[in-house]
Amino acid sequence: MTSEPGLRQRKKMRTRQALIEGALRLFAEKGYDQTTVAEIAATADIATRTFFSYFDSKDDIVFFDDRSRLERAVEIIGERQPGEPVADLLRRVIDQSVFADTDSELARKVGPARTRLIASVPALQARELHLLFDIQLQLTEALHLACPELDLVEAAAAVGSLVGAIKVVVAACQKRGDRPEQTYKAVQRATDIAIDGLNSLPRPA
Amino acid sequence: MTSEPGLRQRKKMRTRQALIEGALRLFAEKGYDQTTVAEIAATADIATRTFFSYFDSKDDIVFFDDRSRLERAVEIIGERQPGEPVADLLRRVIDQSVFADTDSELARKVGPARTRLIASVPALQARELHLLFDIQLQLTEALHLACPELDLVEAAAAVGSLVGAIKVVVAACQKRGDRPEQTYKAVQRATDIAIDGLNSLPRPA
DNA sequence: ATGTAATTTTGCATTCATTGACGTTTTGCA
DNA sequence: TGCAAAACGTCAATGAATGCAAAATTACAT
Repeated sequence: MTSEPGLRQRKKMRTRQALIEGALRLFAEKGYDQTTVAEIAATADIATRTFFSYFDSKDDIVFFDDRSRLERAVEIIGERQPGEPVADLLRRVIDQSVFADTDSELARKVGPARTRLIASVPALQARELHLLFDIQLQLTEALHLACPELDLVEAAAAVGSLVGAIKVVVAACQKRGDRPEQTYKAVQRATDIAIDGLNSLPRPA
Repeated sequence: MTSEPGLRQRKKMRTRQALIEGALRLFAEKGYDQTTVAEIAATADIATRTFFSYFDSKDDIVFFDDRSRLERAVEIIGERQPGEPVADLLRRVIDQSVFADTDSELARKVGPARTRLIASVPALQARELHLLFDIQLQLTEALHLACPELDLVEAAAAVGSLVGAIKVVVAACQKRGDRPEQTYKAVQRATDIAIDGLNSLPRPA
């Protein structure tokens, strides 16, 4: 069942790739809202209707590699060493799946541009948050499985608090105009705060 | 400047109210996707076009009281007693703004139905997450102002970790089919975990 | 009460994402 | 080679959202 891709699959793959590249190029050139699905389809020489058999919606194309990132994260959680503290495990998940360079060269190529794009288009922000939310639920399940000492609520709280802290911190940094360097440090700090708890924050003078 | 509302304002208020009630009734009766903006507008006797001068989009109408909830939260943060621990302050914010019954009887009336509705319509989930995200950024600013001992990153991490933990826990509970009672307890637990940190979780056997 | 300015409401046309139905072409495989 | 499934494309329709200019309503000063 898992032999070679076959001509059909390969062709599909190539078309998909072409759509992603074409779309991201157009978004960069003319902006997301100014780019129509018809134009994107044209870059891969397929009919507008056919676009929707490759992606469920126009915004989905921006998050083409989400699935693979999630899979890697779940994999890492699954490989947990018995006895490894949850905090350590999740730290690894964060930098090996969320912040690591992805598998595809494609993802690396579009990385920064995509980040800017998402930040500037409300519809994409909403889509991203929705996907991220779903991902968190799946991570919760994976964590619950990998850590029998955690009940479902504890696993959910762990994932939510860590991811939530990071996401809001990153947004705050972007809003303030931080450089990637600074933002990265802020993520480290956010991680520590989630792990050590709000009580670890500085006390009032 | 802040005298009586005036006929114009009152009328607008009433129309808005009618739109909200009509929309939620229709959503409950026929489902969100099966209800058109034209139908909603009809329940308040206004033209379809006019709907969009009351709400920016069809989904916005479901979150009509978001703004007031946020304002209350910011207010609570602003009234922080100097020296009050951040954790205590945020605990109050959670149960006095997020989980307290809202001002409007309307909000109370539609409460549970709305929750079910949002959970069942992806577009609404995405919108809610987006709004919540924006709210978190504003809470971050408010917290940063009210707590001079926290830098912006710390404030963001505090808000993100607490809200993130709660949101994911609530979703996990709903997915599992918990009763409101159980879910409420889970929220308490989530809050504690965010405050005490992931290290406070049970250690492996 | 009346006229004028400001605000709202509306009808109309348009763009565009998304979907369903259905016929046509390709590709995989016996 | 020839059939069945998978993909693709055409056509048509729905419905959200927006811009625009005319019509209606309200506020306010005289």
